[in-house]
Amino acid sequence: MRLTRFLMPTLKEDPSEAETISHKLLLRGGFIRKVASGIYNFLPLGFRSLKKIENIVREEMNRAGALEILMPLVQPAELWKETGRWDAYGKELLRFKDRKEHDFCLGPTHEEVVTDLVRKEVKSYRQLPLILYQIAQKFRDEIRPRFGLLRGREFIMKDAYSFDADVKGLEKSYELMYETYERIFKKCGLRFRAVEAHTGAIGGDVSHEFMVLAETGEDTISICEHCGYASNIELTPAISSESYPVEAPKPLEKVYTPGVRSAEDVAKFLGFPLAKITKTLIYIVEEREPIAVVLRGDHELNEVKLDKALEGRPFRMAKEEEILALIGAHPGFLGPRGLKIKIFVDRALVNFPNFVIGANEDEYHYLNANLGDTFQATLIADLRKAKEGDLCPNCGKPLSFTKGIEVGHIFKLGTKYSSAMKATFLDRDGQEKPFVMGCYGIGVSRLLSATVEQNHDKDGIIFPWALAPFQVALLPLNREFIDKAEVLYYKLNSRWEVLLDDRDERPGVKFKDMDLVGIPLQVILGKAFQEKGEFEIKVRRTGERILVTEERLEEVISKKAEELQREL
RNA sequence: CGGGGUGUAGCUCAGUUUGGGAGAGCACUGGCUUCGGGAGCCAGGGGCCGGAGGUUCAAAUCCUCUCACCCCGACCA
Repeated sequence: MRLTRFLMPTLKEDPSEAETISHKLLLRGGFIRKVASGIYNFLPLGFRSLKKIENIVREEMNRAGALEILMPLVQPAELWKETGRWDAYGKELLRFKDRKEHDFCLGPTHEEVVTDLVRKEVKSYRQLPLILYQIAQKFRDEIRPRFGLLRGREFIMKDAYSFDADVKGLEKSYELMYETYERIFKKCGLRFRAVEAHTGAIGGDVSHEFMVLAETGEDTISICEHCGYASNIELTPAISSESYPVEAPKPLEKVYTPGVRSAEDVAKFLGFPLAKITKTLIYIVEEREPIAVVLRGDHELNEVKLDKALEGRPFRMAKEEEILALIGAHPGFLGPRGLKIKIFVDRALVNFPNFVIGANEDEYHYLNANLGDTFQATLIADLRKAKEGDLCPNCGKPLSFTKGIEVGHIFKLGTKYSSAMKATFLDRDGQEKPFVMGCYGIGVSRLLSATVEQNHDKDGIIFPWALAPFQVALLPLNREFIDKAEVLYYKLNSRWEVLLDDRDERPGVKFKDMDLVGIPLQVILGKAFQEKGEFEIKVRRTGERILVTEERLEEVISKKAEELQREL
């Protein structure tokens, strides 16, 4: 491609709309432009990288025997009503009506549509296992789209769905996809980690997320360096390394604690460590039943764990007015003693001697509360977030925590959708059975951002070879060298994807632009060419510069290309 | 949804406090010089100052309403 015939509108300054590195660099490099909040154009450069990712995904999915299809973005409400998700899916599901007043939505995911397809077209166990996938647009009306492609509303996703005759088959399909995902992310040249994860709105019981390790990640993952255990913190069991001293229960004592609201305030006021204070949170379950959740002051509630404890019944935090009406005290002075509602207690309070609770009366707390004595728990469970210092649930060694960007997620769905939608086949034994399903997603456009988050320096993007929009940039630094560069361009372009910077620009401009957009190899016609007829090859990632004669040029390029591919 | 912020040229922004000429740098067009890390000079083109309404002799600037975008939060007891 000749740059004068290409559209690569680079920017010298960071656009004011961008905050994160990948967002800034993708805008500055002319890869993407915003159309509306969370909705983007892909310009030629961005489109090329996106297609690279898609092709890697496609190649590996096909290799695993999955079949590519294409499903619609617009989906009828009827299908979503069959599974109950028309009501259960939150506002992220963009619903609308057509001219006949029929309900539709933009597909945030395609379980319903694919299950409908398969129940109509697949009737026999002989046709199983079956894995269907597509690479297509999705729309999720996110509360807060942010960071450019990292959390967009419209985005490109690869979603795959497996259909098996039984759980054993699902295990195999799941394992196959797990391995396929590892191959895909490895091929993309990313540092990533597979972790155990929460299943969320998709459902099912087992799932793994594939996390690209990067500081800007929205997820926290816990990792055990010792045994290899890794999970999303939402799922990590909280196993404390502390043990409580044996201490006789002391008599309950009411104390005046004026104006202290947070657990921190209480601790400071009483001169106790934060860990000695407890906090009592009030939640409303299914919009009617209030419950209390009691945690240590230095612990945080993990709502995914609460969700599990509530067996999936929807809940939300109580509003201040509701708390006042129910208990007669303001938040900050709440405690489990004397409450007439269900009390969920985090297991860290077991054997925890003589702690502080709110008195359910403004400006008062109790000292020396003890679980089972001062109050009774309806349920004792692991409800808190794991934190620094906690131990691996697998081997007992300390966990470490790191940030990640979720680029892939695989689920064992079981028969959740096939049962709801009566998607069945005839098994070998003549019995009609629901398909046993799995689903497997990759955020293709997010992967582009994640790549940039992980591969950049002060000058711009450093693309892994496999994802670079072009592999070689050809830079004639002087007008007189352009003819020579044209000849070279024809030659190199037959082996690599070459971008010829044939603009009448000064050298500095060309260097800056090519560094910014992250093309892995630059072939420069400059001083050395003028003086000795030699070409300079610059490796974007390492900054290494090599002078070569024309005879050796292609040989050295392919050697460097190989090195770059191997590294990753 | 709550809180904060921003909308002025393609981009980054000044001007708004205290009402009166729509500006700068970069980008773009033409010319000359320059040519290994975002050049210099000269001459140009480009604006519904986010939108609507109001106050005023006069509004980018003051008032009201609205729209869009960005950031933080939605675990606070």
